[in-house]
Amino acid sequence: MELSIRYRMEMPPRQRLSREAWAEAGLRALTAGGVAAVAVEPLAAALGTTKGSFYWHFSDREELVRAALELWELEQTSAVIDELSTLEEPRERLRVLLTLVLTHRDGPDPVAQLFRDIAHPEVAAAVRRVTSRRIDFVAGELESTGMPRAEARRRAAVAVAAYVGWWQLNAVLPEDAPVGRDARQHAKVLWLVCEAALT
Amino acid sequence: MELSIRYRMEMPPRQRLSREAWAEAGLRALTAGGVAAVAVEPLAAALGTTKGSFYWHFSDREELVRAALELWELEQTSAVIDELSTLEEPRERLRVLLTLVLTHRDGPDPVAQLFRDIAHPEVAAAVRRVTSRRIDFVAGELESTGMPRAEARRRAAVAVAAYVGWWQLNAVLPEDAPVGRDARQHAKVLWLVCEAALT
DNA sequence: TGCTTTCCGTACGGCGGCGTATGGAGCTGT
DNA sequence: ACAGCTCCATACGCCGCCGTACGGAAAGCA
Repeated sequence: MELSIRYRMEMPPRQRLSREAWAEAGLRALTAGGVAAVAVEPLAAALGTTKGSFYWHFSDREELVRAALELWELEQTSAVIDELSTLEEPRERLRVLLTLVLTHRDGPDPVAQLFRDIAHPEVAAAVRRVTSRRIDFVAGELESTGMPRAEARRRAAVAVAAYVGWWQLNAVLPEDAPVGRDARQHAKVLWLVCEAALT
Repeated sequence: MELSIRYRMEMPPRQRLSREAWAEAGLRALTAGGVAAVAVEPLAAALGTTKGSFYWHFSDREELVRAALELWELEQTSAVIDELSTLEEPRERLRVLLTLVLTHRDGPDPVAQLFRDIAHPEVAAAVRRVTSRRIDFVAGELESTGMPRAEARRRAAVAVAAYVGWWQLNAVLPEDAPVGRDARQHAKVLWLVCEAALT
């Protein structure tokens, strides 16, 4: 057994990590670099610890991926709920929502980021749950404005698709697909999908 | 030097591979599994050869990725041109195009597949070129129908975003985001983005 | 102060992929 | 038939990551 480097270097004893700390680090890596970035050894180095810590809290790498996805789903749903809790009117709150999601954001939507690893079964299941709930919500709002059920669901799907694709475009052509303040006019276009009558 | 397994097994002498064969195999892997799937040794195994062949035609793995992307851009542009060569009227051919891209396809659009590796600089550049040309085309068609330049570009961006996102959704929720014959009604919704007047 | 439980550090073996070195096969021309 | 050129097979060394084994530090408790 070699001497501890930390001891020889007189480094302060770092604090011990919880399972949650690992899960949060995994989520950060997941949304930043995809499933491939959820790697034990690089994460350990980033956290200033070693694999020994990780394998105490988790059985294997897949368990960390699952924990990160669960964390993401929790934050994701609560974030959406918070965003909508201030709105009340059925029709106008949908319109505001469409504007909000494009203009009042700093980073890319994690869902759009996760589509890159859609081949991973756990990721696919999580994305499926969150995305279908979004479509359900938009379709429900449209129905409550008097739109027929089937048409409402189709429009909701297109609107969510446009939203997802918007972040993809933003990553590669931010001039054509801006987010934030510059996206106000684009949000109006997106609103057409929900509001305009079919000819 | 060991004896050649092929000789011992009396296998027929396989034919020699060209650089183009490698590039096509790379493109297939790229659109199927992303940049990570463009791996020399697995591809060599799939082609029934070894790395020796690869490194004769290419200097390294990155060169294969570039070759696959170039091949894709060539096929992609010619495919689009072929799709449009049968149409002539400025406004109606845009409408037909929007329907076409959702209904007359069997596999997912490679562009949507490539968005997963948008962090890769070569991929980003290729996707940027193809995507901006698509937006240019749609925006040009809209302008030729009398729509103001800025509004045309915004709508084109939203339409292309919806198209890109559609394939993402299709991968995870094919019920809500169908392609082929079942997408006719959805194509009409997409058409709203181009045609409807802003309120 | 010792003892136990909790947590982490380190070394190790393994695997898969990259790129290199080198020795050929197999065709081509003379 | 022989030389030369094109193309491929095999063996290596390397690196990054996974998961395990095991020992030891820290923290709580007696």
